[in-house]
Amino acid sequence: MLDTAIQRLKNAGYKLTNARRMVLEILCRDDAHLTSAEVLERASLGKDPIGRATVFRTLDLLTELAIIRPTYLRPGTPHYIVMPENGHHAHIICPKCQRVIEIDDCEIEGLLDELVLRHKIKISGHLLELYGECEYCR
Amino acid sequence: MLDTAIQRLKNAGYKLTNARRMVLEILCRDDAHLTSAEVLERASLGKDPIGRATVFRTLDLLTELAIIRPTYLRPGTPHYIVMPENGHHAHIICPKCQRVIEIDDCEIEGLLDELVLRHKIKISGHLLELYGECEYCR
DNA sequence: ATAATACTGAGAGTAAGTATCAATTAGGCG
DNA sequence: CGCCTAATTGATACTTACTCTCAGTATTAT
Repeated sequence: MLDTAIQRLKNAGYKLTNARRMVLEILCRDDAHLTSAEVLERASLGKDPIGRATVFRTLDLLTELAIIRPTYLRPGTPHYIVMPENGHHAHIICPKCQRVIEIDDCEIEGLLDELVLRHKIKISGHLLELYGECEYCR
Repeated sequence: MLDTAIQRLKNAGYKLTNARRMVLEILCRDDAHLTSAEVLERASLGKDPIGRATVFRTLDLLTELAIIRPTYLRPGTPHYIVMPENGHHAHIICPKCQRVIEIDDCEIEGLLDELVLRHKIKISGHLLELYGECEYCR
């Protein structure tokens, strides 16, 4: 996952700097949904901590490259997820408590009925965000 | 759309106040993706403007009730979309320029191949967010 | 190894979101 | 209809999130 992300960054023509590697490592580490503040906190721990502005810049760059994706879990600040190489990520968010349930074996087709049974959850809605460079950007 | 949203608010046991109606009207008006700042701005125009804190509170409440859904179209602050009664909303976000293309006739199954043709876009990924009250919240 | 240039860090500045609490209002009920 | 009560609001101050700038530094190509 990390290696792939680094490769995608390089392929897009960006330099692999210490700061960028560190942010990617942090985000890939536990496959968690971290906020910018949490990334910042972890990036300040070791030796060679990285600056505040750089963390935000890096998160924006990685988002633009679709390597990570911000998602809304609670008011305030976005949480970032690392998108795998195939670009698929699916999870259920409880709108009440913001719990996130990861769905590892996402098959878009015929998904919903099965989810109801597997996760004991009545699906009340979904947001399918599709990513792709639009006709004006290419 | 507006009437449905108001009904859902009431059904959940909340009062229909002037402020809540105004926020809903603003969000439903052009079916746009507005930020909190944009809602705030429009809510300050007419007579009987509503306060800053109330706008944020109302957006949070409507989110919790899954009547609206925040999504990150660009860095900074989320944009809010009104979720229709059936809870389905689909759009394509260009990660580069943040353009949003609405998909009105969303059919989850067999969707992706068709989209490539229709929107002249190579889909590089998607995020399927499913909403539903989880087993711990019910 | 060097050069060109992309990138970073520090710190100050701006904007976004939250907390508090007294004043107000929606809606049930007689 | 108009009172009553609890839910909701607005003003203000405050906290936290994010951005800007620019001199200095690190990365990559050669």
